[in-house]
Amino acid sequence: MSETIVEPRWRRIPEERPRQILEAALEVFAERGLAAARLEDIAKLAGLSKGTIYLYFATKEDLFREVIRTSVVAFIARAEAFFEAEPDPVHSLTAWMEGYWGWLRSPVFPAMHRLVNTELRSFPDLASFYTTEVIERAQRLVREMLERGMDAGQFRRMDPQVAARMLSSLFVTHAMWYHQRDCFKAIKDVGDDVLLAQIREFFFNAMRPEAPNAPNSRLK
Amino acid sequence: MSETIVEPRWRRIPEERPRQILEAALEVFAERGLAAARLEDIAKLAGLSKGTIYLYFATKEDLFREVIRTSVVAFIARAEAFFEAEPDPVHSLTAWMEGYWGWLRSPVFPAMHRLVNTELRSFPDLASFYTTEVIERAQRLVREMLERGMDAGQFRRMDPQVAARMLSSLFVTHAMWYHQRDCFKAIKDVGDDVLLAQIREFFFNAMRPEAPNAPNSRLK
DNA sequence: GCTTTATTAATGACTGGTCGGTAAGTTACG
DNA sequence: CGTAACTTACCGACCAGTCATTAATAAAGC
Repeated sequence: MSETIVEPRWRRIPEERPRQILEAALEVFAERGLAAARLEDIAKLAGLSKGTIYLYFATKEDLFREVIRTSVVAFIARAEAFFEAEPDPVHSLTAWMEGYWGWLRSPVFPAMHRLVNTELRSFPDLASFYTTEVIERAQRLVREMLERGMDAGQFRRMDPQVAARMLSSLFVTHAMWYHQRDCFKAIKDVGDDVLLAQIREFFFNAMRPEAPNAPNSRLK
Repeated sequence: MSETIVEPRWRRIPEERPRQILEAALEVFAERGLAAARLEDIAKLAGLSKGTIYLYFATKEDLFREVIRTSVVAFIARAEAFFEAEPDPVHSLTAWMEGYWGWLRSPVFPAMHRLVNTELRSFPDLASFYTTEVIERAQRLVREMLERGMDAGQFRRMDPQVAARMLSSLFVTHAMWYHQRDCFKAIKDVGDDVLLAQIREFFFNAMRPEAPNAPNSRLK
């Protein structure tokens, strides 16, 4: 956990407060999840008292919602950029992977992931926000890139929906392993850029076109 | 949540109690995670009162540990069987996948997965038990099957460790999506056997040997 | 300038509800 | 009765959320 920055107490710049609180909250939520995070810890990390948080956010859930929302919005914006950047599917997909991987490695993702895996049923509105605004949007993006690549013969033909799912699958798990690499020796010494490269190579290999004359003996 | 089976209250068969409690606990832990699970809910589901649980398990953590341990032991045992069953790598790997997928779809897995993702730091001993006894053991198994397949020319050459990781990655994420399919429309209508087939096909495609004369233009 | 009053930012002691854990009590059976 | 199996009522710790109070500053009056 990073150190509190204690500034003089009467700063007269309350406009900064929400951002400071959100930053601290992200760190604590990322570390402990929603239920286990204590408001007092967030306050301490932001150099404030618990009561102050309630001047800016109505409830703990509200704070959490806002943390996630701001972070995800940032990601979506970045994603849209990649979409329009490159016409070549392989290049745009590579760029997408890099951006995605960057986001996954930020502390927002574990928080988000925990939410999705454990605390979704307590936040139905956030859940649907997440599925439509993040998952489906991202999946559609990837799917379209893959489809273009298939049309161009750069990828083998398969259900692009499924391929997109496989891609996310690889990234999501590896990101979680990355975030817990002190517990998983298997990942510990592998650099994060190496991990990305491994995923990329593996995925492109899975998508490489069938050689026209190769025997596909094994696959029933 | 499944319905309580209320039997006559004085059964005089206390030997059954631990198993009943463990069963109920698994269900509740799987649904809510460790921290959010209430002993009283477990008790009610087992048709008992909270106090009774403490006649058989010292603490909540203890109960959780035992739930995980018994379930994992069952899985390990099954895994060992697959290992020795088949000499042909593709077949044994297929069998392994089927067994793995079966376990992943059981309610133990989400509980385990949540533990690993969110509550590990509270259970250092369970964490190390899990990494050495489950992850590493399973990874070694898969790695060996893959190595044999590479030697036989059935798979392309690559770091088998990495390939094993990719395989787990695909399975783990898909399993979690499967368990939450009511939230994820993308998965909702896909049968679980279809999901397995998709993963299998994708993985085998990623591992298929390079065609000797195919141009590998795209991959720098 | 100096004092008084008003306003704003922030605090921390307190409340109320929840739940893990315990101990006294209850029921059935030999 | 005695004892095994289980229940019920309770305790205490914890923590989200509240609110009376304090500290800093600005504005007004002289």
